Amino acid sequence: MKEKSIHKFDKPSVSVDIVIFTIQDNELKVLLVNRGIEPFKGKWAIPGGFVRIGESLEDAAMRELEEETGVKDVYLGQLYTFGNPKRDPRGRVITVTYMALVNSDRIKLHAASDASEAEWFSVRKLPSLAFDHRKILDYALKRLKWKFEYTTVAFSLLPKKFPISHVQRIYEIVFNKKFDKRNFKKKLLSLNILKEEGIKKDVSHRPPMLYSLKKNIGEIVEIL
Amino acid sequence: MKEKSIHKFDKPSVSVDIVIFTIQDNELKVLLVNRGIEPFKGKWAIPGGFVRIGESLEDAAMRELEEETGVKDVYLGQLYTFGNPKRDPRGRVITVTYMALVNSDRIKLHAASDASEAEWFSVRKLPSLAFDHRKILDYALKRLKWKFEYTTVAFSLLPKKFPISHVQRIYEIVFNKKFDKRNFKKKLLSLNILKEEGIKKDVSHRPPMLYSLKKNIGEIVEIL
DNA sequence: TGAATAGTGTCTTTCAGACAATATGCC
DNA sequence: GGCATATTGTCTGAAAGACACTATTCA
Repeated sequence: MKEKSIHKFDKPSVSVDIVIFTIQDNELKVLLVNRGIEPFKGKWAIPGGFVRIGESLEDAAMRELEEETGVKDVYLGQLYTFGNPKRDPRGRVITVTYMALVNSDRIKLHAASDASEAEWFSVRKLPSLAFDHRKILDYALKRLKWKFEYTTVAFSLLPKKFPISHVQRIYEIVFNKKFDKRNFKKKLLSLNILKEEGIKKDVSHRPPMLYSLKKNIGEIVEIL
Repeated sequence: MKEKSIHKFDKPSVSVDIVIFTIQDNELKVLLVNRGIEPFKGKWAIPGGFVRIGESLEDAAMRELEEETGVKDVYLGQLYTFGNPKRDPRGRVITVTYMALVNSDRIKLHAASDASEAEWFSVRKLPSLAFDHRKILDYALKRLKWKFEYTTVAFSLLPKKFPISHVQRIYEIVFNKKFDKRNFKKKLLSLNILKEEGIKKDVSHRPPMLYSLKKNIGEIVEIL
């Protein structure tokens, strides 16, 4: 139980890591970058970087997100802070993790890429990951499901106007489970968070009603 | 948008702050310490301290908790990490916040106190707080309610054996709201997380059945 | 027997979940 | 007409919520 007297001067480093989710090809995908340097050179990792001295954690997360995907103004939420002293072999690094949800239409991958190789992976076919990033990703997946159940974050994966079938699709992908069309619609409409936006044209089948998320809906609304 | 080249060497400091809740005199209370030094000298603050280089965040939180209250082995959960660059006038301090729930029977206040003046405050009569601690406390209160609704943390505020009326009492205190005795008991027993422990003796009224929380109950169990 | 707290049951309403047939638009 | 997708209603079972009287122990 001896006390180190150096603790006031020996500071840990602080990084942010962002688990970036999107939906592509009817699958839930996460963006990973291939590490060009040691440690874990050649392994896949969650994108991230060190926090600059003058920027907030959210700003740091936003900056990294934009560097990787070229998008801004998406859902970004803090997940958890991991601080095991041995999680990084280079030294003490505490990482504050964030989750981002990006509509795949808007992504320009490698927009401002600093030569890092980035790729989307299905969350059901993940490679082995660097550091404790597997633990972080597993945690993010749990939280993502939780967020889908209890909040309206799912709509940040959709364009402004969408048919209900698309909402159902992303819920089915995230939960890896089918829902009954009638019950799903009944529940969703009963929440009173959607506004009718007219009927979609130019489809080769019966055209659906489009909806949008009402303004000023707080984040916490029970969905499922 | 200029980039500071020093960011790799100029590190933020990292602290942990612990919001310690207990129930005393039928009120929800939180432990605050009076700051003996600048900044905010004389103001009340949430207890905390800097993370030592070799210890995990949980260990740091535990250490601070034990220094303040003399207790270990209580519920301790991470809340959120606050990192606004201007939250501490002394410089860049990122704080990882935790919430602890302590059974008031077990508390020895000032057990290992480092001359800090500590006091329990009702959450409904709070003084003005140092730093952004009011924000942290408000957040902790929200999370506490959420935890009470969806998990079994409430039982960490009770001794091993307890009557159901005591469980109901702490729920009523936390939610500041009365519940129906019959419905509360029906719901609680239907969860199948309690074990009968025989009838309490030596009370000057009808003696209640005592219960204990079953072993191996995971944390997430919906309560209310 | 009075004070204090424990224990108990029914009815109503709400919500989740199971389930299948018809409608529309385009080719 | 055939294809693709959208739209619609009813029944059942489970759970939540409202509600009041009796039981036990001790002083």
